[in-house]
Amino acid sequence: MPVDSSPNGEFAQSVYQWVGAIPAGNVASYGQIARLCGFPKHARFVGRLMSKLPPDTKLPWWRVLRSDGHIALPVSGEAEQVRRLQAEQIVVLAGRVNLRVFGWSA
DNA sequence: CTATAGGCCGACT
DNA sequence: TAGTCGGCCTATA
Repeated sequence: MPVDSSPNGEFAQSVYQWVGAIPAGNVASYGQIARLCGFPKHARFVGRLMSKLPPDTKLPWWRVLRSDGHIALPVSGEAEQVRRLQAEQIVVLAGRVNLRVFGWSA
């Protein structure tokens, strides 16, 4: 069953909600978000949604990383994401976050 | 740590 | 219609 990929589809809504629910000082992975939304196999779509977020979004997209804690963004946005993460006491070493410490468990 | 292998699915060409 | 491409994932070696 295809997923509703429309801008305001259920999936997207759900994603926004969960991402917005990540507490400051914690991080989650794309796959984790996808799972929470009930679509375990749409991790990529989550990432795609993030990449398309408007610059003025209120969503904490920077709290979403890859499953291994690595920054998923290409070098371009990496710096900024790291800045935002560190701004909330999250430790980022070598472009990577220790999920065992900062990982978010819903 | 790297490398492979397989899967997954919407978007874009 | 068919490839190819992602802010991906998990498992294994």
